Amino acid sequence: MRLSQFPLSTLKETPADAEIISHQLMMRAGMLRKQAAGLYSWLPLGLRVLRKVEAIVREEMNRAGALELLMPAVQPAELWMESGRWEQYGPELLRFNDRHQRSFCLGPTHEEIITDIARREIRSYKQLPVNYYQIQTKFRDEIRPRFGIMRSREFIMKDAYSFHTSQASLDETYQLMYDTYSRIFTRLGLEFRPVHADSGAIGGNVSHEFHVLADSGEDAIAFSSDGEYAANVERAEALAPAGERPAAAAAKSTVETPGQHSIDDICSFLEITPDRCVKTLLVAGAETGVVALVLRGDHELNTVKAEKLPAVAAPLQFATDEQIRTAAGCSAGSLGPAGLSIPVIVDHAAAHLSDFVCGANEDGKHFSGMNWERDLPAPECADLRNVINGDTSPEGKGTLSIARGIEVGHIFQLGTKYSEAMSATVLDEQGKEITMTMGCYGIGITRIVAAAIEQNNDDKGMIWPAAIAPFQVALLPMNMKKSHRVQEATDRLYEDLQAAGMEVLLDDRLVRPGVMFSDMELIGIPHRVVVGEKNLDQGMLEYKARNGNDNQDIPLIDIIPFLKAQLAAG
RNA sequence: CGGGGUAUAGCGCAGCCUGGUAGCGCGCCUGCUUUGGGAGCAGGAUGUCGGGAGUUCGAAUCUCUCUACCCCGACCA
Repeated sequence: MRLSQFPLSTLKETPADAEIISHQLMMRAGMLRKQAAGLYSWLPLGLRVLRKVEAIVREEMNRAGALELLMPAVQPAELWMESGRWEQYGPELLRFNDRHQRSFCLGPTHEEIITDIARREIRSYKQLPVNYYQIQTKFRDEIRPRFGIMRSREFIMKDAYSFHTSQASLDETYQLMYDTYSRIFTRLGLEFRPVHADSGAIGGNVSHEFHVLADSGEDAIAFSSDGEYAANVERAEALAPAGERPAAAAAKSTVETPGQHSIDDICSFLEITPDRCVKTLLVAGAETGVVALVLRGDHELNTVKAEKLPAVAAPLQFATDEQIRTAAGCSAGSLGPAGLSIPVIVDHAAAHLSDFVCGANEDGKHFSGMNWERDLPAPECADLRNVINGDTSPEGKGTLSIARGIEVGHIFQLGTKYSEAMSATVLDEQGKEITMTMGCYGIGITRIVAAAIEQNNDDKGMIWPAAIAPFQVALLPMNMKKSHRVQEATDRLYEDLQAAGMEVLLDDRLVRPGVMFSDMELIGIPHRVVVGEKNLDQGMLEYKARNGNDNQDIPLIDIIPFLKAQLAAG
């Protein structure tokens, strides 16, 4: 591609509303333009990257024997009513009526449609297993779209759905998809980790997420030091502390704590550390009333775990100030587990404390020297908290550390959640009708582009992994206007490199060299060849890798094999 | 959903307090010079100052209202 024929429009200044590096760089490089909140146009430069990501995903899905199809983005409400999700799905599902007042939604995911297709197309066990996929635009009306295409409302997803006659068959495809995803993210040149995940609203049991590791990631992931265990913090199990609870040593006493509300307040006021306190959170109960959840002061409530408790309402709802006053007779800042007439559920770590500090359920007062089974009833325990750095790994060996990740893939075993609700059955070997078992497998195509930039950039701009760079080689002639020799050499090189199968971007814009250098660095072309008069005199070209530091002089006659070797090395 | 903020040229911003009819940098166009790290000089184009209503002789500026966008929060306990 000649840059004079390509609409590159770079910005020196960062648009004010771009917060994370990938969004800033994509805007500055002219890959994206915002149309409205969470809606973006992909300009030609950005689209080249997006298409490469798509192509790799498609290739690997095909290799795994999955079959591509294409489903409508607009979906009839009837199917969603059948699965029950018309009611369950919140305002993220964008609903609307057509001119005949029939209800539709914009598809945030396609379980309903694919299940409808499967139940009509698949009659016999002989047609199974099968794995359908599509690469298609999804819409989720996010409360707060942000970070550019990292969390946009409209985005492109590869979604696959498999159908089986047995759990064993599902296990096999699930494992195949797990391996395929690992191949895909490896080919994309991303540093990633598969982690155990919560299956959330989609449903099902077994589930893994694939995360690209980046500090800007919205998810927290727990890894064990022995390298075996990795899970989203949402679902990473926090083990109960080992051994017996230490014996009570201190006497219970009431301390005046006027104006001290938070754990931090209390700790600096009483000169103790947060792990010597418990905090008590009131949340809505499953049926009525409120439930108290008790955690150590330095721990955070894990809402996913809490929602799964039978006594607790899902989705989790914190008690209002009035509910707190009714249940405990004080404000939130003085809550404690003592003397409550509501269910009290205690995290393992909090239940293991002795001589701790807690709220006295009386404004401005706390208790110190508290002990379970002496000053309080024996605790009803559960795993309520997020794991933290240094926790023992759930497998019992090694400790956990926490990293940030960007979720780019998610695989689920759905079981029969949708096939049962929508009567998707086949006849088995005995001619008996059985409900198909399903799996589903998603990859955020657009998000991958952002994630790749988050992971690969420097102060000059993006540094594309070889597999998804918009162009492979940037060809920069110095002072081409003045020098016929530079122009001729460049033109010939441009033809030769293309004939050798390389994607070359020739900067024939007649701009000053500094502009070329900064633009090519900003858009992250992996390999750069500079054609200059002085070097030509020696029969040389100058080469520099985007991710390297040094210029290298390469003989003109060797440049094609040299570049081929560089490309092959990735 | 709650709180805060912003809206002025394609982009980044000033002007608003104290009302007098809009400016800076980048970008864009023309010409000349320059050409190995975002050039210089000269000339030029581009604005319903987010929409509506009001106050006023006069509104980007003051008041009300609507809309859009951004940020923060949704764990004081």
